Amino acid sequence: MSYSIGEAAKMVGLTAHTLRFYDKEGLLPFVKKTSSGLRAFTESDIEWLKIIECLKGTGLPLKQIKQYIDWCIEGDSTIQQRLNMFIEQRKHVEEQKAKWEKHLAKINFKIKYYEDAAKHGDLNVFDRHPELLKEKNKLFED
Amino acid sequence: MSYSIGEAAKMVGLTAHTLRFYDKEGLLPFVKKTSSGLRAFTESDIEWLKIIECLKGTGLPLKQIKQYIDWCIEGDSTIQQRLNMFIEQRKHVEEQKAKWEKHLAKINFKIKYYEDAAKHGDLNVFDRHPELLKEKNKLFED
DNA sequence: TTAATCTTTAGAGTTAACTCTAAGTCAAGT
DNA sequence: ACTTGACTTAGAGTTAACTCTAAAGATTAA
Repeated sequence: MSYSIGEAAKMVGLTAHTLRFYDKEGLLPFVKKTSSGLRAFTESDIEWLKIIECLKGTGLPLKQIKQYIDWCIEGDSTIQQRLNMFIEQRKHVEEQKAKWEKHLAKINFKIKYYEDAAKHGDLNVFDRHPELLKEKNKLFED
Repeated sequence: MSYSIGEAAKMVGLTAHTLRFYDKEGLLPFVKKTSSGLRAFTESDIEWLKIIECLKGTGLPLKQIKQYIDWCIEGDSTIQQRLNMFIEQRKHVEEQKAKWEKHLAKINFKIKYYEDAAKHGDLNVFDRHPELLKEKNKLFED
């Protein structure tokens, strides 16, 4: 059993246009075509798409995803490069997580600030709660 | 005391080009100029830049950041909109965090997989550790 | 069998966010 | 005063990742 490009697109949350674009960019060398020229996505192809989505979702550019796929095609001799790539990407994800945590703290502060402002209808929040000024400086100091 | 565009850029980790671009896009209406036309960034301006960086860093497009800045200029009547924006952005960050957590699990699986492959010099990982197949299917099932 | 709905290609167009260039002005050090 | 480096503007160019179009062929349901 296999899926048309539209079905595959729906399954991974992309458009058919995007899948064709990925194909053109060399990201889908594994996808075969029927005798009449239509792309036929297998279950295994869907898995490839999910890995692509995972890497893209963590910010890896399509060019580097293609590099990974080329390594996969090349075979056993590229195992170490692929391992290195995933280790680097894990590091990148950990760093991003830390950055998002800091941003979240700032956003939460702003919410607290504007909740008080909304309650009183004005922006004199630091007059009402002077201790928030210290908190703000701590959050935005770096 | 105030900072030149180059100093300000260094302080927030951007280039002077980027700050001028932001200015052109209307993101820095608060930055004043000296009598001879040079931008002079105050401490308060640096704080604005940090808020912009925070919002940009969590994926808010520059257009919406400008919208926020326009609301700030407009005054007390926009407090509720600003609060709503930060609440939405917090939701977005929480969602992203969850997504990254899932991606990280997949990346960690790949690392385990390629570590075994590297150790043995081939990709017959599931022959050596059949239980990993179940784990993989669980991670990539959705 | 015929209409509606896919899918195909090549290639053009779009969007966001920079990034750079040129030609000139300003500021700081010697 | 002079040189060096940073600053100014307007505007052009770049990059990544789509996004769409047109014209033609394939598939499906009635």
